[in-house]
Amino acid sequence: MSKRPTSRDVARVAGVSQSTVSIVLAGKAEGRVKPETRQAVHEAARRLGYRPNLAARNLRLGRTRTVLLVVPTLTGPVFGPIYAGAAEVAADRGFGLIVHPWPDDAGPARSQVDTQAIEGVLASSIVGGVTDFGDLPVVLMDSDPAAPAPTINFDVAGGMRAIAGHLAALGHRRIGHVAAAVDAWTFRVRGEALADAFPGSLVRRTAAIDVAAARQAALALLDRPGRPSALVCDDDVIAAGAYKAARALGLDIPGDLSVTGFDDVLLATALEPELTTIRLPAEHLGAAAMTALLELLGGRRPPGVSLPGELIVRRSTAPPASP
Amino acid sequence: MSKRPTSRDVARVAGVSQSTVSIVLAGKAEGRVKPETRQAVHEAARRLGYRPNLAARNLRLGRTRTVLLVVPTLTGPVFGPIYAGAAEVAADRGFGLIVHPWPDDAGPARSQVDTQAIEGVLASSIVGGVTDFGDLPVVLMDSDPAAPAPTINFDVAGGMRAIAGHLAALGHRRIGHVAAAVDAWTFRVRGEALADAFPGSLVRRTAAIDVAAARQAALALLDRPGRPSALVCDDDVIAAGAYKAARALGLDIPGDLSVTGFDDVLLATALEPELTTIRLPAEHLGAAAMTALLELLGGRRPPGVSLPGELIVRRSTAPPASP
DNA sequence: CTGAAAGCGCTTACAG
DNA sequence: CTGAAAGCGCTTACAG
Repeated sequence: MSKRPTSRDVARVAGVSQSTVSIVLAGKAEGRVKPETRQAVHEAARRLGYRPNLAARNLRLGRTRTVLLVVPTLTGPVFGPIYAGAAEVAADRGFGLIVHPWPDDAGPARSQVDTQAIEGVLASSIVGGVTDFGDLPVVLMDSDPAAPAPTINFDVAGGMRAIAGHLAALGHRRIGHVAAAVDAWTFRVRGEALADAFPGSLVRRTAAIDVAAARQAALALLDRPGRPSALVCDDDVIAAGAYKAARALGLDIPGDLSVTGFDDVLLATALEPELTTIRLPAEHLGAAAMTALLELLGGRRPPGVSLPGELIVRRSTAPPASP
Repeated sequence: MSKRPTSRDVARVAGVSQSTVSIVLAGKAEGRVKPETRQAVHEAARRLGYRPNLAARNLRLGRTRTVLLVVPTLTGPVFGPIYAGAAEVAADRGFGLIVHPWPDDAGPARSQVDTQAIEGVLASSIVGGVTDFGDLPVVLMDSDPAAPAPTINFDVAGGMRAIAGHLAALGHRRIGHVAAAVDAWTFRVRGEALADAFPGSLVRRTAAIDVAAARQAALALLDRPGRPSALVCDDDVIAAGAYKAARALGLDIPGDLSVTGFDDVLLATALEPELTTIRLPAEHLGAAAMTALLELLGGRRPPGVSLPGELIVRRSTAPPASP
């Protein structure tokens, strides 16, 4: 429980001045401090278990090498991998990463985060349109590329086209779209890509991302004459609701109805039958976004990125019963 | 993009000394600074949009008023609410809360967190036995109360007894337990409570917390003569695996087999039929744990806490077919 | 009731 | 090649 050692303590033990310690430990000794002195400093630092005081360094430098990851909710299954990817890149470059769960129901006003302690922000704008982080550099994930900030995106349009292609190849013509009732770029794009793939023949219903709401919406689509032979859902949770609607109507999946999801979260394989869906490279997205943010911090202007997903065909899709 | 205002700027505008600004803004002016001076200081600070530099304060004070929440994985559905509860209490007391997702597969060695920037730790020891955070004050959640640190727990034994009582009341006598193959207090307690409730008549199988593994374990329990009439699962994900096993064997839930879960996560209502399970007060747990940690930081020794869960009866349980 | 001063631990010109 | 000094912005005794 003794006092933390400071650079002054290291200096005393190494028999040099405090400034020499600082220079050596910062790796700026090349050609300025002779090798044996460097040696002695490193040796002393190691022996004392010295670690520089961050508050002092930050005060002196006026920067913190810390970046903020804003996530809409801690429990979104995609955010674990996004964090992991971002954290690894950050660590490699000597940056800290602070996670800031942004309550879905609260504005930025409630934010506890002190912007002064942060140098940049990684945000997933699924939160809504809010992208106001003062004048901090920002990189947006899964957001409208038209935004002023660089965007690192999943290729959701491509994913949706893959689903549409899969369904079309199976012979489906009457498609129902259970869309997420969330005002976000990612869902707008899904809707547009699907509509483009089935021009004129698409029926749509929106629902909150919630099993019960999705069930209702799917029911509305299904419980009428000329019902769709396939339901394309904006995400896996919504697909779970579609399953419930099918069961309520006595429709077999995939015999009477094909269903697709989006995201490939745990649910996709917990459902019965397992769900055909799009797997998103979330960890890769996090890493790419952090790389872009560090570029931005370095004064460069990183290009936008779009990462392809992968169609995972499982047992929830099959040719329509009566074509 | 002009320079951040400092307390010196505020002093100049208010026409007082920098130390007076500091005293007033720290709320320590009572009886030391006359009201109109205080007024002027607050006024000036507001006008300039002054906010104290945290690095300077931390350096001066040698403390950070920041606490760490260690969670095993960001995607565990319980951690969102735990964070929310803890963050609110922390904010009320002027503390920051940093989330540190602790990769399941990495030791503390990989930890990026600089312990010096942190005053205390809130940990959910589901991670494993690891509770070494240097000599930082720690409060453990959902962990063995025999640990040296204060523990804030769900009453998992009580929850399991509620499930056992529910099943016994329905008439079940042959119970199968699909246990989590995780070495953690919370699961040991679940197993013991269940065994106590059905002495001698319990069959058990362990599985990773994973749908496919749980399916295998449930299959082993079910696919033999004298099979259990009810499967008690250590958590909702495992229950999803049990559903799959039942379906594979052509067993109807709850007609031929009752199934119960634990946690009441999204899955519980996504499954068909919806799952009887135990709802845990996760947000309350987070708040109680943070309160305890702040007590500990204040030099007091907070008592352990055990929070009751709630039995949520849904359609996955019914009387056994042939008693 | 208010101000001048010291000092937290660091980094970085600047002297020598 | 190395050291003495300034200063980042605060808080807190201490003087007056």
